[in-house]
Amino acid sequence: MATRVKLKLFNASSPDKAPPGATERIVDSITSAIVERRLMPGTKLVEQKIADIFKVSRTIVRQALNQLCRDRLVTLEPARGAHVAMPGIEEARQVFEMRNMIEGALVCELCVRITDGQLALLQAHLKAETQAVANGNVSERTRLLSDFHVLLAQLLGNAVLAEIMKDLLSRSQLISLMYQSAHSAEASHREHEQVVAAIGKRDARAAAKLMKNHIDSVERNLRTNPGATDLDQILHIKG
Amino acid sequence: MATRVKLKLFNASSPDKAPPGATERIVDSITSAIVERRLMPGTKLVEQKIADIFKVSRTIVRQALNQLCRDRLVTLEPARGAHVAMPGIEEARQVFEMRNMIEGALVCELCVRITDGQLALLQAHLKAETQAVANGNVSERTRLLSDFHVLLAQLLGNAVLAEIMKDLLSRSQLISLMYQSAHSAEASHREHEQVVAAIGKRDARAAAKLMKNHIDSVERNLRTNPGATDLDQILHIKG
DNA sequence: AACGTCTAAACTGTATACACTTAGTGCCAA
DNA sequence: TTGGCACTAAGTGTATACAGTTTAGACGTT
Repeated sequence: MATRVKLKLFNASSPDKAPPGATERIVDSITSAIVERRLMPGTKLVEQKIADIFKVSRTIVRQALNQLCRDRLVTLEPARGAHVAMPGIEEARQVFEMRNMIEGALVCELCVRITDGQLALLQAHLKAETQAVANGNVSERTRLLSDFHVLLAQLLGNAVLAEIMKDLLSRSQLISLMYQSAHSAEASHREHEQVVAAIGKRDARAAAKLMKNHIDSVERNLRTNPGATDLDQILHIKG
Repeated sequence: MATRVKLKLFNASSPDKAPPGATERIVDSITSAIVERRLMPGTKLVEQKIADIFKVSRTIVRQALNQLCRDRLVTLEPARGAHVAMPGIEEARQVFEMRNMIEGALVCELCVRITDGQLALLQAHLKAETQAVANGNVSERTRLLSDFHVLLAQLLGNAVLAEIMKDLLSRSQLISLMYQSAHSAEASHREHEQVVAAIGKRDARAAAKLMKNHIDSVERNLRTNPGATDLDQILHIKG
């Protein structure tokens, strides 16, 4: 009888996390690429190419693309493949309306429940934002401005909320880059500071209003002129 | 040269919907089964069995199970397979907190924007609820009481919101049946009527308060101890 | 009889094969 | 030249094969 050797299919890089992580690794990579504008809206995502890059089979890639489709970062047309999503204006409006509803309620709750330690976390984040804005570090700046909202959600200790926010935020970033946000990072940062100040004073009414103004101003600065620049980019990509 | 015959792999049952629908059909079937308590929490879902039932390959079933996992109706443990989810008490709390935040804001918005026609839709729904409660039609009643909240979301015309609500509602139903809700259908129905009445008067403050009370009372009436009856049922199904 | 070990069956995870669809290219006809 | 048709290359959709893991039961030991 042959001696049996344990071959260990799953790689051993990490003791308890790596095994099923191949799919998630791809999801994260593509998500980052989209959010960081390395993959432009409309770009076709060919399964075999991704499979080659990550050294896995198409099976895994398809799982990843399905997840991204559910996140609305990728559209999946039957027999025509996967493309980086191109959210329409109506969808953009709905995402921001949703954010208004959720984040309004969120800051109200926070005003009631936030601890001093958590406030310090927010202050620290604002400080990092200040740094990034001053340094002109664009990608870091963008990430921090987005993470601010996720951080607020996390402070409530509600994983369900945090996940929904993460979702809405990545969609917001995709929207912002499709419709060339004209909203300056400085303005966003200042508005964040105002929101935190209101939360610090436990002034729910003010915090909610400031947050609503913030989200509205981001949205208002989106599609003031959807015309030329976007079209250029789209044609440039397709050609 | 051989004449080429179109073999038509995709079944022809429906002109424009069936092709990619195999996966979704399975997702819907299992979702219904869970929500309608035919599949109890903890039940193992074996891929090959489901594949046989639906006459498809495991590939399709796995796609479906992945989607259900993202909906949190199913848990997917590496190498141990899929099981109907058993949301813990903490998760239940978070889902209801989330619903409070969203539905509170939702009814406020509705008070501002609802049209008379839409109000009529709500009235019609309430009438259907009354019927089902009177008739003691349990599964219909449960469905309608849940659909009420989805309907509210749909009235805002925001697909993003509607989808999130659908998600939270199916999770709520799973939670309700895990923790044997003691909240009577009659009470839920009455509370729905009160909410609609407040919305009809465009009284945002009252509507929000009533909705919060409604959701809180549903949550309060959950049994923190899942207990005997469920176990009986699970054993009965498995054996 | 209780416990641990060994073995076989059942099941999951990934890769690959194959059928079908779409898209692009060249060729022919008008 | 242009419009359309055949053909081919590329890509997606599903099924199946195979490798590895978990699980349950048989068997022998204490």
